[in-house]
Amino acid sequence: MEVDHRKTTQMKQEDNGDDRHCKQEVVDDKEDDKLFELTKTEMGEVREENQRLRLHLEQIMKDYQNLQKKFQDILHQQQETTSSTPHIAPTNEQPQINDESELVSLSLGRTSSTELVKKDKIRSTTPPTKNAEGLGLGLEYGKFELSSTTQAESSVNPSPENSLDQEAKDEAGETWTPQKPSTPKRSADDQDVQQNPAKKTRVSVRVRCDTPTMNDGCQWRKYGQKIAKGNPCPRAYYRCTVSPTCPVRKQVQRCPQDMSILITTYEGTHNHPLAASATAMASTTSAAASMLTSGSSTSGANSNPNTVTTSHGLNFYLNENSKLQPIYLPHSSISPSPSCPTVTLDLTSNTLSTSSPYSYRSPPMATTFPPRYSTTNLNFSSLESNALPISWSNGSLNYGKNQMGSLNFGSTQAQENIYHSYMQNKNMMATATANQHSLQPDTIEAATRAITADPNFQSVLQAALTSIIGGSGVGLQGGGEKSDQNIKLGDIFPVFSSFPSTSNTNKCSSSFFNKSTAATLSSQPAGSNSLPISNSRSKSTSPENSRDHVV
DNA sequence: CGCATTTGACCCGCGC
DNA sequence: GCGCGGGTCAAATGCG
Repeated sequence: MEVDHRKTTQMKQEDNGDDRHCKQEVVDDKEDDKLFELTKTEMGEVREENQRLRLHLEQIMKDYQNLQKKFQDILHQQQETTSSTPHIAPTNEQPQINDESELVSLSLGRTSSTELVKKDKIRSTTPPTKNAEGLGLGLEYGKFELSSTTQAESSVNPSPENSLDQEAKDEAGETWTPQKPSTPKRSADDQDVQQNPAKKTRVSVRVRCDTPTMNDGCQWRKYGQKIAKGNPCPRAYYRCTVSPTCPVRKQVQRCPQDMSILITTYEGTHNHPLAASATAMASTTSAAASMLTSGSSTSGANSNPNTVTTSHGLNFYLNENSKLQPIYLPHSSISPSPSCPTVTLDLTSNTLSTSSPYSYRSPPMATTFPPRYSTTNLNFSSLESNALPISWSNGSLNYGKNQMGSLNFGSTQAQENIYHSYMQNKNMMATATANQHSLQPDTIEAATRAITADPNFQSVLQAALTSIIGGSGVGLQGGGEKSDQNIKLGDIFPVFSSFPSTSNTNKCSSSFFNKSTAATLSSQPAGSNSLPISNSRSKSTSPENSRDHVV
């Protein structure tokens, strides 16, 4: 600008004798002056902004240090108070959470000094050790693995391999991608093989959606379309285009019974950072996949080979996609590969207690065919019926009466994910007690314990937290401070807002998420909520359903 | 013109 | 071995 200015002046001097030139130059000079002033002003504004940002950063760093201090204090206190508690579960087993004295603590195992991290403990099972952090729930960011049982175990097991030390080595720290802690990062294909040597776990999401595709925040490119047998609606194949090497694929298909329902099946694990919006869905689905593969073991005592019993006696049924289990169930529209374990997140608004025509309903189990792979439904339907045990509106997550601290989420995304986690477990409980209409207080408490102790829930919770830290970079702010970030629901689950993707410029709505936004929840102890829960018998909620299950 | 989508061909696994 | 069906590829096409 200054150069131009001088140039103009120089030219002005040179053309001194020429009147026309002179007039023209005067005009140019004035314009240049204006531009110069404008730029000057802009520079000043930028400087101010810069200073503001700097101050903000300093504030964040201060907060972070304070949090770290607090966390250390809590750790210290817990070490003193629980020093007599027996040591943690062996690393290769699911955490055994047996009685109500057991506590769940959350270790958001991110050690980066530049990230705002809150490692907080709500309740602690064991004295916090350096590696294990005394967790039943190892929320190590970047450790979450989608589809293998070993992953699932590791995700809830604070084995030394999963510890912070290992995490520090994990280069995936900037992605939500589940990485096997013990293995270095591989190529996408290798990773898939590594994750599940047999088959990949799939997560199917059922959402009421009028648009061709569901907005999950990720970028997809359509690479194929087929008319699948038994379904007049074509199935579209998409692959993730955020990273050229990303192995994640999804299939989108309409439910033939109800065209308003869109069934999206995700397969694979992103190997790149995700936007916050995409992280939420990715984490939710991966958590669902984790629920399928983790924490549950086929009950040997159960006469039903399809019954799976969790570590605390919760039963749910698996729907094997075997030969004897037709892929095209009466109410299924998308046909998971027969050999792929599939978990279904039912986000349709139908109530759970009634026989939702959109939930997979399987014929009565008459087969003795051992379930090779399962299809598990996670039904989010009837969430309006019960109060939530965790505070959702104000962001503090309180577990039980003996909580050691509260986990304060400054991020709505966190709330959403935890909410999903809760809903998954809630519905699992609800399913387990389909015929139980009156609730005993001790039952509620037991159920609450079961929820919080459930490794599945923990893994889901882990995924949720992973998404907070990994995806958006939104830290957990302590001390009740609110994050500056005002994340709208649509930002978190763009499924329900406009879609930024190039290929999926569609909108989608779900009553489920509308309800979830509307849910204003008071902070109450887990034991005080009214969940239709029993921790013992498992019965289907639907009179007509039997084999398949809504978790 | 570049990119995304479409669509027929092809590959592969599985069952008979 | 053959056929079927799911999944993927890649050339053709469409669109901004």
